[in-house]
Order: sequence, then C-alpha cells, then structure tokens
Amino acid sequence: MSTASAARREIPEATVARLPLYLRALAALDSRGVEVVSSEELAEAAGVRSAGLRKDLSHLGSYGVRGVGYDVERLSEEISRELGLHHDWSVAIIGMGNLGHALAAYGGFATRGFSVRWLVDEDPAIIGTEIAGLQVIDFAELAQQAPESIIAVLATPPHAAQQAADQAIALGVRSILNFAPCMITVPPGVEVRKVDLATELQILAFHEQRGRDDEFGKWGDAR
Amino acid sequence: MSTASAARREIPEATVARLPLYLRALAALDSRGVEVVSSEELAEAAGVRSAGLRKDLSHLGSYGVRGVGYDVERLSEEISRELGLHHDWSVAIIGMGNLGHALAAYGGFATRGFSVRWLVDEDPAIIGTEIAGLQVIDFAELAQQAPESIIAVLATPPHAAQQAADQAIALGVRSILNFAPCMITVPPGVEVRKVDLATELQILAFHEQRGRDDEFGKWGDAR
DNA sequence: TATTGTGAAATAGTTCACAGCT
DNA sequence: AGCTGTGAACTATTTCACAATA
Repeated sequence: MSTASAARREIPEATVARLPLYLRALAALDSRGVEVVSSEELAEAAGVRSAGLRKDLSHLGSYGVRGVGYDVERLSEEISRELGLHHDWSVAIIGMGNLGHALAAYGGFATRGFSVRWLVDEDPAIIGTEIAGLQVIDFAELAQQAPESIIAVLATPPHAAQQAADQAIALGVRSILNFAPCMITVPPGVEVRKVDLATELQILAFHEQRGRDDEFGKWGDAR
Repeated sequence: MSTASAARREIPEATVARLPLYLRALAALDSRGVEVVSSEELAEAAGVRSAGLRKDLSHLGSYGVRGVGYDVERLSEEISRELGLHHDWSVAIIGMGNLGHALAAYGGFATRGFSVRWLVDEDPAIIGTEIAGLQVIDFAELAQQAPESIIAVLATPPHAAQQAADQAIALGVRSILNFAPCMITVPPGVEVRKVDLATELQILAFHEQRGRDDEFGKWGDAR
C-alpha cells in the first residue's frame, strides 16, 4: 500500500496507542504554562524514550522546530485532530451492574470529545432509574435516539456480552470498548478493544512470581 | 542473556499477555465438559490464530498430544502454574472514590488466586466506613497488616497517584495496576500496568474516524 | 548550538508450512 | 490420519546514531 504521493497517512498501531499519552502529557505541560517542549522532556513526561517519541510524531508530520522543540499547543492540536477529537463522540454504556454503574459515575470518560449520553440495560427493575443524572433505557429506546457515531462501552456480565454487542452493532455501532471478561465476535469493520481486570492482575502475578525467583540465583541452579 | 542450557524460561511478553485469555477459554470449555481441545478450536475460542497459539504454548513446554490435541484440565493447570496462580495473591485497592468503590464491589477481581483484602483511603470521612464487606483503612493500618506479596490497585485521582504509589512501594508492593489517568514513576523491580479508559476511547475514536474516511475514496482525493 | 527527523540496524512478534509423533 | 511443535520467512516495532537545519 501507499504510493509515494500518499506518503502521509499510515500510522503504525503502536504509535496510535501512544498518542493519547502524549496528549495527556502535553495537557499537563500546558496547564503549567509551558509553551515549548523538547522530545527529551516530553518523552520523560510520557514515560517513553525520546527517539521513539520523535519517530511517533514524525508519522503525523513535521511539527517540531530543530534546535528548539515542539510548540505545546500546536502539537496538542495536531494530535487531537489525528485522533478525531474534533468530532464529538457519544458514548453508550451497556449493562448497569456494579461496573457499568461505576463507569457511569466515573468522570474518566468525560475527556474532551467524549460524553456519556446513554445508559442501557435490559432489566426492567433498572430501566427508568436514574444514575449519574441519566435515565437508564432499554435497547428499543436507544434505537429511537441513536444518532451518528456512538461508541458502546460493554459492561454486561459475560454471558450477556455477545448479545448486547450484536444489538449495538445492529444499531450502527462500530466501536466497542469491552469490559466483559469474555471474547466477543464482531463483523469486519467493527473495532473492539478489551479492558480486562482479571487479565491484568494475572499478568502482574506472573511478573511478581518471576521477580521473586530472579532475586535468588538464576533458574536451573537449584531447581 | 540465556545460555542454551536455560532454554526453558524465557517467555515472550506478548505470550504472557495471552495466557490469561487461554486460561479463560479453557475454563469455559471445561465447564461445558470438554476434555480435549485442538489448537484450532482453542484458538477460535480465544480469538487468536492456531499457529500462534501453538507457538505460545510451546514456550511452556510440550503439553499437547500430536494427532489429538490438548487435555483441557492439564493445560489449565500448567498455565495457572506459569502465571503464579497457585499462590494466593492479596489485592489492596487504594483510593475509594467512584472508581475504587466500584472496583471493590465488582466481582471481576475475584478470579481464582486473587482476593481483595484491603481498601485504603486517606480521607478521614471515608476511613472506617464499610464497602463491600470491608472496612476502609489508612496506610498506617495497611502497614500493620501488610504481609507478603500484595498487588496494589491504584484508583486515586491523578494528583494523588504518585504519592499513593510511593507509599505502597514503601510497604513492599512490587506490582501495581494503575487506573489513575497519569504516569507514575517507580524504582526498578516494581511492575506497573496501566488501565486507562480515556486512552482506550481515544484509540477507538481514531479508528472510527479512519474507517469513516476509508469508506469514501482514499484521502487526498478531496482534501 | 541544540534539537529534530530519519535511514539503517537491531529486536520482537507473527505467520507459514511441514517434519515428526501418536 | 490428524494435529502438534518448530525452523524459517516475514512483518512490526524499537533503538541507534547522525545529517539536516532553525
């Protein structure tokens, strides 16, 4: 892919995953009144290496000034645009159990560009109640109101996740953040990202166990 | 690193991150009474390619039977051991705001091997209250009770995260799951994994924007 | 002079395809 | 006959190191 002319636009996935990090670091710098930042400083703030940061940014275009650094505001702007944060994205949280409830109340989603607009559940006992200032609705209702691009946050129990995803996709959802501890299958063109608490703990456990072992001699010596 | 003799024990990070996935898929199969599974089927259930699954498993040793497949129970056991789930891991949730509260109530952590044992906050108004059957304590109290290996789940606001992490580390914590939307710096030997809701949404937004664009001609045509 | 942007080298991860077992 | 385990090929990502340049 990519003829020489279309040189722009082919951002590696690993880079995309770091752009939000840079954006947050830039916001922190901005709020401290910093106007220009070097790749070294920004990398430090974002927890990456400076060479990697420069490579990442080079995929967006040439927004730095040699010998000087990057303009904080300008770079924020460019990254925001690249990430599509000039759009307004509406979020629907599906599944109002413990986790869904918490996510609705949690401010973390309400970054610039995103707002939680719908809370969905299928339990009649929950539908109609108010959580964090929003009425809980069912899928039929969501279908009525659903506009353009919604992002669905799946917070159902695992056994309900696939069906909930299917219903959301039927409504036109093409981006899903899946908190349910299970895999869901989706048609091509639908993007799923998974956040899995148990998995993260297990990965930590692996490393902690490993670290413990390493502390004494290498493996194989006394095993 | 790694002499030829130490051939075992050098599991790629990418593989480690998938082991919990396999474990969950195996648990599902087991509960359905399946006793033997092929790499093809298990890969399907876990959402990966069969060749990759086989390569991953080969890092743990040779637990499959050619022409047959993998014994579900045996493989679960081996992966569990590898992940350190034969230990019991105690989890302390630090920060009892909306998110911490929810995480405490959420069952998702209580997979085999992990149990949430302490809820920590520094706000006197919260300390002493009971959440999900546990009393909220302060760091001093945690220091009293803290035993061997704790995993800390950071759910503080961003400005408090670094200090909370430092305190946890002073108590001997070496594994941190960070839900606070900020970077924390830790000494070598301490492992941090980050779960960041805003970041995930931004990555989804990027892809959704991209997908939208691709639907009509390539970029650059009408821009 | 200080710092970016980037080829080239190094490393990590994935996929292929088939030999080797059961 | 069927399925695993794995070398070899391929692709992606990171790191290095330095030429380009404001």
